[in-house]
Amino acid sequence: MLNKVILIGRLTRDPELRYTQSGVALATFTLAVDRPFTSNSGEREADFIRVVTWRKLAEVCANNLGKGRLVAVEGRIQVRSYQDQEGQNKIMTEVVGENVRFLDWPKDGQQNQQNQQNQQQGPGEQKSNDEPDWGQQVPPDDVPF
Amino acid sequence: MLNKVILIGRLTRDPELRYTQSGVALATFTLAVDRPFTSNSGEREADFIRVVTWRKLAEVCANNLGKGRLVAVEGRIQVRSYQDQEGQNKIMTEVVGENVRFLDWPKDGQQNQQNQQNQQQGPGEQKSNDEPDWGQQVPPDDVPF
Amino acid sequence: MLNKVILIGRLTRDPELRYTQSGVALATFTLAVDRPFTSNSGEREADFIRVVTWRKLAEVCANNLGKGRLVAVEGRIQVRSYQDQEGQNKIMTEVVGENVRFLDWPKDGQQNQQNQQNQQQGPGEQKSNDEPDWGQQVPPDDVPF
Amino acid sequence: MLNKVILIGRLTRDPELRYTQSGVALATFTLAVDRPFTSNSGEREADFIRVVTWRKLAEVCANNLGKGRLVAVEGRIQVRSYQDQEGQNKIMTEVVGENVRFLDWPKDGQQNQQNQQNQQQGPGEQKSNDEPDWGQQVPPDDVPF
DNA sequence: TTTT
DNA sequence: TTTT
Repeated sequence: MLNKVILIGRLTRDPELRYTQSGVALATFTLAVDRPFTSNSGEREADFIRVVTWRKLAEVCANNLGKGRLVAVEGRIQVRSYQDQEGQNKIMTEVVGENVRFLDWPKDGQQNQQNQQNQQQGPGEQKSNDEPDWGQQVPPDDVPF
Repeated sequence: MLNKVILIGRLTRDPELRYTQSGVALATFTLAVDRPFTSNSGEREADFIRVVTWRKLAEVCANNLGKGRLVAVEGRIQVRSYQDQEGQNKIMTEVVGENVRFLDWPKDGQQNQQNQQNQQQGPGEQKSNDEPDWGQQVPPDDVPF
Repeated sequence: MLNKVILIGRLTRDPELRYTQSGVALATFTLAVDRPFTSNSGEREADFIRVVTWRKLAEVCANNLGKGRLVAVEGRIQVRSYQDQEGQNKIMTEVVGENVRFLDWPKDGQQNQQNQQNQQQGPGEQKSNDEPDWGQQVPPDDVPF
Repeated sequence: MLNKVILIGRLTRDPELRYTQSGVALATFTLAVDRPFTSNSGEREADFIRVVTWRKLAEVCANNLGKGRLVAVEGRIQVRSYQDQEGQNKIMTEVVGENVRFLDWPKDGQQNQQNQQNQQQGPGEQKSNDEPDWGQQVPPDDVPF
């Protein structure tokens, strides 16, 4: 009945922009969210959380964000089952971002590079890694973007 | 840097109470969180989200909650990698519950049944499904329960 | 840049339904939100937090909620300055509810009473207590209801 | 039963560090939280929200934050009644910050200035503006700092 | 795998 | 697989 997530973290890589078969844009990226107290070990610990945004927001993210950028994401947890490339049933948990705030600014030169790279990716292309087939995904209709 | 989740939903089953090898209690359960607008299809849609609680809160959950109960959970998203029983690397995403509010009351008789069942489960027992080995898990030290 | 509130509590009274001069509906009510640990004193402690909802959501609240009902409210904090009836500048802080979930069901008879009372209040009426003049208020245009 | 606030915004002034009569530290500051869409007017709109932190966190805030700094605050809404200097009953609404994240870095020179100013303020001092008498306040005992 |  |  209520499903609310707020994350602040840094992108581990540039976002990936894709399109469903019906032409709806979606962007995916992973946030590294540092945990508060990592007192016992000396190491830095973080959760790596997948985020997906849709439509206009997807394009804004793809064209303006890049690796290392600090953002706040408001959204909800989504659990999806899908079949991987060997036909195995798998479960994917991710955050559907409904609102993304940019909390820092790109370093010099980073921005343009960003734009180019993402604009080269056309509708229908699909990376061949172990992911749900986004082309088949049906976008949420309750996200007002 | 910030990782905050708030869920309201119903337990799909009774919680399971376990113990790590060092004797720390943990309870796991799944919440069915209904999505707001399921307008297009006639079906009821929900996300099924795993929750884990630790220590005293785990015992309170195991002893007081059961299938169908309505709760609010405040916590954070945790992403863990583990090896399943065939030695495959897998990823498990779940919500670490730091605060659980009971929003309704048990139906008649449900309560006691609940208690008994959970008290029969002793430390060290492990269900043989495809889950991380909780006995090996190290409990979070930043959860004040 | 981010302003997010989630409350779970009970209505202290029936909601009040009003209209701005331009005819937009708004409902106001106060939530009693019990504090978690009131260990030191024996008394029950709560925060009493004003909530305002707009448009369709205002009508849904006014027609379905009543004193004592348990709800979850998602929204944002709004701080407004206004002049009271003696012309003094005052500040009002309240939560603008963007999403309201009903967490229990009305007791017998409570529901209809509710409906009648709220439907008797027509547009333009104003209670003469120490409140901002809602007739003058401009509704938020970023709330999608 | 649940009272959760997450804010991201900038301090409008340096924090003020005070002490209750029993010697407990508290810091107060105001956050300017920009609203998302200010489309209709050309002006920049924000909510100005008071935050109070206690104990160790109060000192960390006072010693490290200053005007203009960007922070994320997690906390809860608190509504208090108090008497102003003319003996009038008033209500103060503010956010009790339980967790504060610094999202940017101080500009050159800003930091030290900050430190000095706050260290000059001793226990028991009280600004004579229209505020609740913090010396009389009893600190929350459910905040683990 | 799933709750009301 | 990972960010500063």
